[in-house]
Amino acid sequence: MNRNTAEKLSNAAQTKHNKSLVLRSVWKHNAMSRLEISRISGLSTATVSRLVDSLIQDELLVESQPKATPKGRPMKPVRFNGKGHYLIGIDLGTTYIRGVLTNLAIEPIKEIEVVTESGKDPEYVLKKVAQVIMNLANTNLIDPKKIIGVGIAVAGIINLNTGIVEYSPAFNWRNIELREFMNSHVPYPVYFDNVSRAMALGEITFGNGPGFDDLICVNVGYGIGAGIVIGKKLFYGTDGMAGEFGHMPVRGDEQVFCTCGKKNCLTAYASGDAIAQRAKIRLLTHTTSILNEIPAGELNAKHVVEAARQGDPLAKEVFTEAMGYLGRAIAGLLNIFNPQAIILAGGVSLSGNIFWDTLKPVIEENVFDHRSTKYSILPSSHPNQSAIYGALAMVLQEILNLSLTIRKH
Amino acid sequence: MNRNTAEKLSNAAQTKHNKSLVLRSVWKHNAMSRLEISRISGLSTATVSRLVDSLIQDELLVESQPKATPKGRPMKPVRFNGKGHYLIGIDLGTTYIRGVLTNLAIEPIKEIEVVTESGKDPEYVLKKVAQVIMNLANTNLIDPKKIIGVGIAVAGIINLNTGIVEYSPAFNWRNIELREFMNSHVPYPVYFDNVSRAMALGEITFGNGPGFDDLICVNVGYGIGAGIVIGKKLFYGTDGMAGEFGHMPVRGDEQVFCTCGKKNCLTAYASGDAIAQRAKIRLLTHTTSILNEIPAGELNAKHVVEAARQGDPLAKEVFTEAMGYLGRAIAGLLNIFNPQAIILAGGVSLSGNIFWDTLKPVIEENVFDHRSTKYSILPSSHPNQSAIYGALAMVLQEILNLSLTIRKH
DNA sequence: TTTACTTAATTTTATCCTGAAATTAAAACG
DNA sequence: CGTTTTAATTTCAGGATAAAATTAAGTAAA
Repeated sequence: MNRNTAEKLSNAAQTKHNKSLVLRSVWKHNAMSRLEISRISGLSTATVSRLVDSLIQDELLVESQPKATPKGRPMKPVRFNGKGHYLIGIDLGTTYIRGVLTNLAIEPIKEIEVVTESGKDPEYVLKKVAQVIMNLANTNLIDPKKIIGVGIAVAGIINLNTGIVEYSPAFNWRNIELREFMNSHVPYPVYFDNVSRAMALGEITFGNGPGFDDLICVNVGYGIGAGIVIGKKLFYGTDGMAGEFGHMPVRGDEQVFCTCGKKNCLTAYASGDAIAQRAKIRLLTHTTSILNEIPAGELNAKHVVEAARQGDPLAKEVFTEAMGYLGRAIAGLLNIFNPQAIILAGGVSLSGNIFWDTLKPVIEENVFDHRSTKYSILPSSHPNQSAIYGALAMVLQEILNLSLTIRKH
Repeated sequence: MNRNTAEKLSNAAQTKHNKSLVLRSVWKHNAMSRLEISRISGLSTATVSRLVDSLIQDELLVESQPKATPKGRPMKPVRFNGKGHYLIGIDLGTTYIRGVLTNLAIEPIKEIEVVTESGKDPEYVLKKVAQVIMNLANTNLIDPKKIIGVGIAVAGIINLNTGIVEYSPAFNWRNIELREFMNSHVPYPVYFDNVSRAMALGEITFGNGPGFDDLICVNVGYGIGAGIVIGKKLFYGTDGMAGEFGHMPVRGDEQVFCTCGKKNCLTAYASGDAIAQRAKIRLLTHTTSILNEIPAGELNAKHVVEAARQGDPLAKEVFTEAMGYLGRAIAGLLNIFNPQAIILAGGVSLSGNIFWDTLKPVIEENVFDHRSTKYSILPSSHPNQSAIYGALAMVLQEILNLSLTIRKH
């Protein structure tokens, strides 16, 4: 799975690597001169000149207006070509399918949002996704032939070797052949991945943090998942199943069954769904809570959070308990991975101060804090849009790696 | 920390990479012809010939006797040069300091074992280590100038940036400047690392498994630690603190304080020390256990395991509880990392069947087992010698990376 | 205005690397 | 003794990078 197998290095591979290095420098620093690229990458100015020329040929970079320097010849900055190629990102969520068409500078050109109707059969939903993609592509704002890839973030367990969504509790899908479907319905290269991993990739690609190398993005929504980035690269594990953070066992005594069939998974205690379910159970015996005003069928985590914010004791207790389980589990992640940052994304993480004020102390209490460890706990850089930025990041990473074939028009 | 920073690729770097590739092929497959190396590495025969020549020049490889093939010209196999260079591995344990001098084929040439006297001050212990190293080096079996590096596996938290042992509960050390000491007392390049990480490195370097890419070595001894290998490389985390598995919080209610000051760390429930301590506490109120025959001051985990094996209910309960905590924590590791294998090493892991029979079912019950996940749970390939093989692996990896300067004699 | 200076980018040149093909080497076999 | 087969080397062409020299395009001072 995405293995770092030692590969021979030919001259061509060497150039590709160095070209990618140039591209990443420009991505990171925006417009910059060839000389600056040379200094940052360590490559000679001659090499940078040649590689930049080639990247301009490929329409990945363009020269901007010459920019005066304090002294000497003005630089000719290069930046990403906003008109050369385009990409599409899709957030396939249970309630909405969101799609965006952007240029290489990730400036949105067209956006679409439709309801998912996740109750209908998988084929119906996937067709809808394909329609969104084709709808985004077919616009007179751009030349559709210049679209070089589509990224899709999906809630569920995905086998990237086979391209199959093996299981998605959110959609109630099993063994959906996503890659095959998309390849036969969409005329562009399609990349997809689990939404938590996509979010993590989005954070290192677009996050405004100081360029983390190792980070973990914990997605606390209806369920709980994690995307792990190691050395600026997504970590998949042997079978592409790394990050099943939501199914960590969190206590020894047998209490709660998780949807996965196991006992005492974190998800069963701290996910959005769990928060709602656990509140419902307590409401049966506690009639004083303001949550009793909400019909049991409609009660969700947002209601609980809101009630807790208003000081409802039952809601507070449920939420605090959930954050206790989550915080200890995150502390465990920090101990094991020692990442630079934990990013918290997903619906529950958008609950505002009450979320951070309840969770952070638990983490700090339980982390193995040593004098040389430093870590940040941060919100997502694009709240509410983590998934779609993650989807875009999948495609952009392929571009930065130069692993996408660039068609000449 | 050991970051995979994108670096420019010069012709020289290209050659170094390919040379390392050749070296690793030979390491993995033992004696092999240039043609076989070419096929495995993907490099052309011409390139392999040239690189092999250079590696023979460096005395890293030698040609063996030509070996007849079914038809055609006999091959001239190349293998690691048993007389070109030597390395030293040190296991710095709390009871013994073990050292071994080997050749490049990791064939032992000289071995030493002395008691550590860990009660004495750090300087005394470190001097003893230096003495062991110099004693191993100064033998008429080899030319000491041909020693290219020393690896040391230490129980404790080590900052590899500064070369300081920040904290070692086993030795009761704080802020010991290990690198500085060794550099001024030993005339060879010295590498050191935490013992759990060293063990993990030893497993991928010398383990007889099928060449794992991603594995975790859990070291269950007096304390608990983990070494994480991702993509055949040790994972250090941002501050070099990855793998603090022993200090994962394992339950929410406040019960047991760990030596680290936190509450409810795994170590406080499942380490060798914890097993002994928890047995002692119960013995105060249960007088029927056969463990009462052992003076409280001498009681250790081995006694508890032995009593459990003999059917003593108290010992069994204590041990089963410990394995319950350990098993659930390991299941969590499997969920998050999805590695090919978990290797169990360290004293407690050498307890025989009772260890495996108690632990494995807990892991299996708690792991998020999906149809596409496969994992192995294995004992250390070199029981009782994991640490020293890990120490040797540190040096060997440097050789395989060609990052050690090879002196010409 | 003109000359010196400074910084940016390109061109030239030398060196180095790899791969493909041709060649040489060393056996087995009829 | 030549043919066949496999192993290893040599030759040679095609690229790649770095260092140095050169050109480009400004500013500042005389």
